Amino acid sequence: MPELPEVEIVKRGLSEILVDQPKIVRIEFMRKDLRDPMPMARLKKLEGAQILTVHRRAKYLIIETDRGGILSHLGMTGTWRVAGKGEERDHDHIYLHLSNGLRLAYRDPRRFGIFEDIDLEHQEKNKRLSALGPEPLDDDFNAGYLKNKLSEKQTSIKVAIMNQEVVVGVGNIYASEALFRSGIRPDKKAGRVSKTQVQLLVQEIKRVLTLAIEAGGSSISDFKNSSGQSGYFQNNFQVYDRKGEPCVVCATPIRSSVLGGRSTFWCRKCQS
DNA sequence: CAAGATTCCTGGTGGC
DNA sequence: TGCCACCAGGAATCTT
Repeated sequence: MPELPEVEIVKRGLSEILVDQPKIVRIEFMRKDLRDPMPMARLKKLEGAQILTVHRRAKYLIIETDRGGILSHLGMTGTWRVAGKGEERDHDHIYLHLSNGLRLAYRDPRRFGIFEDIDLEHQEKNKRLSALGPEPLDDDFNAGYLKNKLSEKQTSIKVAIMNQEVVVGVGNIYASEALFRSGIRPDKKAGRVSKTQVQLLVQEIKRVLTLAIEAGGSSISDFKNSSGQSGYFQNNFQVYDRKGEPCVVCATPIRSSVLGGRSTFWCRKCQS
């Protein structure tokens, strides 16, 4: 479900919920696996640990405790929410019972998510995190870096910016949106994107992600923040899921095709 | 080695 | 209306 803005919104929501730094009283598993088996024995050792903070790296959430961390990824359909007494739902896979009386539920119908322990002292060595590229909103994601990273790449620019080794957090929706805003055709070979276009692209990736965070994320399907509220950035999509509808700039019908196995949307007049 | 294809799983929806 | 093929925001693991 979520790309960087949505994960950031969840992170902020969880941070508020966990601001009083409760202990994890019990981790209740409703099943043994999501996409991968969950390391339940190691996770169980965090029962009794005190939660300190919640971080985000790429599309991962990292819950830090005084005894180690939890690495969580929402996949496509994962959500965290506070589940009151009796508020169990289908596909609730994990309950975190907290010392402040709250119960956090992880629900993920499609089960593409991840829930693991992580060694906080050596996060950079974690196999999920070690190969990740820069954060798009950090200063080390800039035109010089990206131009260099894209040079010689034969794949399309859209597939390239969705590659988490190039830059993290950009998924299918925001890739289409950022390319539209930069005037770059999504099927252009990554290595052929000009320096000027790369500068624009970096700027527009940062801009669209920032706008989406400010809007509370995009709610497609059933994305909700941890308080159960929808985001509203989906109302600001300029190309995503708008096949055949008029371009907001020139009224040419928006096209769609498949790149890297994912639906892609663009305006053939505004993007080149 | 890079790039493309396939796979995991369930639910919603568009088309007939 | 009912059914069913198809598609979905991710990423690891294959095959080419």
